[in-house]
Amino acid sequence: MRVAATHPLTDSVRIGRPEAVFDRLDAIGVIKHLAPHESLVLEGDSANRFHRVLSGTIAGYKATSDGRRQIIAFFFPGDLVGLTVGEQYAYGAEALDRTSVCSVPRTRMRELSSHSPTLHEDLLAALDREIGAAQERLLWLGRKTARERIACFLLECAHRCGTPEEDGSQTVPLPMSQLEIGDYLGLASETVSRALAQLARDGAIEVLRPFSGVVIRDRRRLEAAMDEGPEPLGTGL
Amino acid sequence: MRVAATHPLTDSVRIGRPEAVFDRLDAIGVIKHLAPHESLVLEGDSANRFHRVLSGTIAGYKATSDGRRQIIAFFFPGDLVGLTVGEQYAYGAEALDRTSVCSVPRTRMRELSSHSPTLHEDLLAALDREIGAAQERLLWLGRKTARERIACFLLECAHRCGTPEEDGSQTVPLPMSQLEIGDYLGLASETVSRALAQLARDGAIEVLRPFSGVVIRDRRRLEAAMDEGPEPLGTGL
DNA sequence: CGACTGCTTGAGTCTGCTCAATAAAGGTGG
DNA sequence: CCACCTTTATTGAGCAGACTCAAGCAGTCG
Repeated sequence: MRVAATHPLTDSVRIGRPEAVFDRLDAIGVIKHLAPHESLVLEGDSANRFHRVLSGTIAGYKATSDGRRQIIAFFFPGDLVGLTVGEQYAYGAEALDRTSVCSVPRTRMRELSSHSPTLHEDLLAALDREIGAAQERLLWLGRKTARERIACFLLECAHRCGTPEEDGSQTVPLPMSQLEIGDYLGLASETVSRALAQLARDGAIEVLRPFSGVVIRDRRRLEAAMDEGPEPLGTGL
Repeated sequence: MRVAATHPLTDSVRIGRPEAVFDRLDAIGVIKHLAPHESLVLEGDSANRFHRVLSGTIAGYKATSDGRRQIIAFFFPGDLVGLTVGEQYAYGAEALDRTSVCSVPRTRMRELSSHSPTLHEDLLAALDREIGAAQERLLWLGRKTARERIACFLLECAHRCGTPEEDGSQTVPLPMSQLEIGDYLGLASETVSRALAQLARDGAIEVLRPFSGVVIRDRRRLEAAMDEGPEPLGTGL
């Protein structure tokens, strides 16, 4: 089914993602609807299909044997979930809210891309961006403080899903819970709550109540918080 | 000075890496020799060439403005450094020891791969493995303790560069310093030292003196340490 | 042989985690 | 529409894993 130029799909164009070509895929896949926390694929399943998000949000995650969880990526409308060359999914994926995806057989994709150089190029570009995103986040998780991670995260979300800026403020909807943000950033949910509160106290953001996103009030200050390092440990004295 | 393996390039075959085909690239590139800590490319440089490691070791890294550093990947003989579709390198790369690489222009690669489906496939596979490795490491950095990270790291190195096993022991040469291991795992070098000492005390490994690698003495125990979670906090009482 | 770099080990501190209690929302069914 | 239950967020107190700082000790190289 060709989904018309409603909101979500045009995002990939609006943001300037290279893979607008993927819109074609919507025609050859089947639509699936997912309830909140319903799982789409499991880590280790044989990777027969991949999915393009039409609306809602998907989280890709890995877990340790004792239940600790690390969210690898959030997928928003237009994103491809489960791209892989390997035989198995490298991570599980589940919906965060009511979500619909377009499910495409891998064989079909292979076929298509071998006939279309542009599709092939865009596929490479999508993989490349997935690498870049993961590697960027290695820096966050390995070397940044909780406050810095939150600041980076908010600006990333603003870039991907934020509303246009108005008089210096930008609204950033966050469809995931603070626990999930924690699982994305390698933090406890309490730490996420505290860091958000601190950034709000500093005037960088405003947290929407009930929690559903933030408004960036002072982008300059938020950007400064991305990279400020550990506590200056007393400015004077 | 740390010495490279005798026939490094056959490693890619021995380990069963899919990209043995890349061996061809060696014919069309120029050889570069690098001294320890000499840099190969800088983050942000325009990505005109990529490099295949012939001997030695390369570290790919990102850094924050205030000097904290995160090593994104170690590249051993046979690995490709600086694969990207983008215009700029996503990370800097420098040699850890005396290293030689084969430097290939990206345009040349593009050309070749458009004529050779197998090369193209292998390129995709290489990108896929780079994604997989980065995502696996997100779990390490986000959710694992220092001890677990070290255990995971040692087993990864054993898999990629270890000598064959002999009567239950496997020697794993480590061409990087403990500071660099720390920068790879998001730890301070002191923490690396302590975690290695602890694993040695537990009988899982033996640390080679002067530091140049480890011998895995009890693989079972080391594997257990990959996933044991935070301290059991008193087994009894 | 001396200077340097890298590793080890100890002491003290701090960031972020755990545990816990409270509050606020959302969903459900009567 | 309201009581009830569940889930999620907030906030505090205490703890601990990992960091920082610092001293001491090899090895290595010039």
